[in-house]
Amino acid sequence: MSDPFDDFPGFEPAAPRAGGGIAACALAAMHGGAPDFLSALNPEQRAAVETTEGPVLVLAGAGTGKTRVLTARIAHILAQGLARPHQILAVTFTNKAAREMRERIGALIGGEAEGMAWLGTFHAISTKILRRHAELAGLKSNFTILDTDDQIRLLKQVLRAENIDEKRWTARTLAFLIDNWKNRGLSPKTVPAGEAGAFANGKGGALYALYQERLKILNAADFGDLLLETLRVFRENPDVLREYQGRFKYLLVDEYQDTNAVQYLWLRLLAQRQAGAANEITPAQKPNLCCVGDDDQSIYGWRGADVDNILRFEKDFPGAKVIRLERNYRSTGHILAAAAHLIAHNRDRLGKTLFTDGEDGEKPEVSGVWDSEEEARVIGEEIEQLQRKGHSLDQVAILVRASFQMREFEERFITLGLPYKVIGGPRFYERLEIRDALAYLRCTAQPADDLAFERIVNTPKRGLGEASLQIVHDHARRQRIPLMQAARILIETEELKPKQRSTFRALLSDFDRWASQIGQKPHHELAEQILEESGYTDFWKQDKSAEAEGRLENLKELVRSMEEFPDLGAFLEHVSLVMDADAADGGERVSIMTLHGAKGLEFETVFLPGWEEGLFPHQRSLDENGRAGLEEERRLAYVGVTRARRRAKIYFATNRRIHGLWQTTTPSRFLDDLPAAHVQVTENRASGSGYGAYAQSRFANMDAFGSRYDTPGWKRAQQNGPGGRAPRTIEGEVLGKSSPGSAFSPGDRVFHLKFGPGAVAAVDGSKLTIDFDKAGRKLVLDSFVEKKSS
DNA sequence: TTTAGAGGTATTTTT
DNA sequence: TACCTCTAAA
Repeated sequence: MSDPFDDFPGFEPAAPRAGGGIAACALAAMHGGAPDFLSALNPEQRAAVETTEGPVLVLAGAGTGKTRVLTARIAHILAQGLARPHQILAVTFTNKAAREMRERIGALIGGEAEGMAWLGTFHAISTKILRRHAELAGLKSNFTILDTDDQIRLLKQVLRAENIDEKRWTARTLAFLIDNWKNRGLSPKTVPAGEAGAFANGKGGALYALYQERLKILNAADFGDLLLETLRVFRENPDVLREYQGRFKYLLVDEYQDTNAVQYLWLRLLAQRQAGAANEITPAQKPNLCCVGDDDQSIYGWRGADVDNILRFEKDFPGAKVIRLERNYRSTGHILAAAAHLIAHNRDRLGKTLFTDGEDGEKPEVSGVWDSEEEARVIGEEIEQLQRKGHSLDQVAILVRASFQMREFEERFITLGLPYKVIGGPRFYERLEIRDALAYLRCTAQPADDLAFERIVNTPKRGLGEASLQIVHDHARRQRIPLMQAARILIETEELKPKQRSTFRALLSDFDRWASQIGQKPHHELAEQILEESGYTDFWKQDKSAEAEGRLENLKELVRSMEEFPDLGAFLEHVSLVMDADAADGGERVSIMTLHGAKGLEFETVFLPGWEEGLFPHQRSLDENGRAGLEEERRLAYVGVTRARRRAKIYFATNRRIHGLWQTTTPSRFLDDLPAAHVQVTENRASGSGYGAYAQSRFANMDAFGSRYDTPGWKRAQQNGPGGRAPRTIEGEVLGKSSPGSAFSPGDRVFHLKFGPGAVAAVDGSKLTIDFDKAGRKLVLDSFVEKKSS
């Protein structure tokens, strides 16, 4: 967010300013000639832009000009004088999307886009609202926003205080649970009893409540709170809600298929414009709500996104207009046909069929390779060939299902000298050194920030270990004061050892000195000084490991990036919401990223490796979510294929190393979902074992889900593995030896390297519940146990 | 307080 | 296999 601290613009519409882009556009409209941004649209897009009143759902297929519609719609609303910039609420999921939208609106209508104070992510907008009304949520308006790391540290404290065995019940698991509840709009009070009891023998709900209490004491909110607490403020304070309902004349939501329950509720409340007391939308008060999305590209279900939100839109908002954008401007005919055929296998969808007037182009190509190493080699060769033909590497991407697949490509490309970039690697602000540096800044600017203080109190090592910190902790807890304040008191007593006492004293006086300079000298210079004087820079300078240099470089980059912000506070706000920094990149590079990361992007040529059962669709998705999981995986495949403009190349390997073990794999069932007429199957020399004929595989005529992944081949692939490393021989041996269908079944006697002998109690895919003779009941993977013939 | 080794685990990721 | 986290010993 670019303007976290700006003031609320007044409610009264500002007088139109002369000379701006708006006036010019409006003028053009009046004279009959539509402004450029309208005339460039096709009829459906234009309808989506011009249907400004009432609820509208725009189902925008991949590559149909979704962003163009959204931005044109906003430009249109402004140009028509239907609303002022600050009366439009435009919500996105990522900062990147928000930034892009702002830029594109700016390009259409000029500087007026600057006035769009309410264009941002759900989280950024919620933060803005929550800061305004913090006291209604039990916070102060300068509350800190905790990231996942802080959150887990805090949860650990809660668990420890409650004497809960952290091995059995990890903070991570609890964080996951709480996040889940928050995503669904549940407060500690409203968590269903059954679920609350699922953690730590029934303490889940209580722990959630305790955690929330701790957050309030710390004057902090986690990401989930930003939405949930705002929702609470709205619900408990009708006057506040009404204020915002009245303010937003037009609401727009991007990627609506990705909304979760809280976001939906949040939106729904805001959309009920001055509705009466009841939760009803009377016809006269239909909200001017425009949601844009694509149910076929919903790939974040595991994160709480609820496809139902988009599937239900017409019921939720009676009288809604649904506009389908199906004309694709991105891909050639064969690619589109392949993608359409693939996604048609999903049941839960609203149904769209993309088409293009363009040429058919090249058919997507499917090739089998022996293993992942060959996969990387073949793809590397293909890319070099493209390069020789003059294709830009910027237009080439490799989209993988899981990030471990990236490594093989990186290694191959390094030996080839092929420039590449990995997108979606570790984020700038999540790096260790950056988080440490930020903790120093947070402590300086917000002395009550306990989590930041804890983080750096002994970084670099200064002899303030767990023992002395515990003393400070105890005191802080007893007095209900922040850690730093507690330390301040304790250094005047005998409770700490003399050495630690003087170290604390020195550290605190450092912070005092730095704090006194806030506002006195430019904040980026202050930051540099803090890092220098605290010994943090030296700490890395002395580190001789390979990364140290890069880390110092990152610290410099951090200081540099601070210059763009007006003050320290603004910078910290930016960081907590935008865990993202633009990396400048020079030169053309092949992009390597996950399928998830590729959503919204497009490339001339797309390589899609790893289309094998177990990896894609991912076994875990299948195990945990059954058909819904499979359909989400298929949507992911659809997203992958539709990223390609001209060339899509799909690969499956016969052997893949998973967790260090070689496994024989089965080609992905998604290959069977591709239409033969639009796909080119390449018989690769390496796929010798006849997998090239997958098109007529046993899956082809099966319609019942469920029977598909317990076929003999699949089971064999699952069992394969222990006992060797040379893939080629393993393949022969295992295929020869193992009798098909020899999966574990309840009652089998087994032997586990660590737990010893036991009996299988239950089988769940590759997961076995085993009653061990000595170690008791455990859940283990079948690849870790050996079957004993009894 | 630090560090070496054991143990456990193993998608996807934004805010 | 490979990584990360936590525990036990110096």
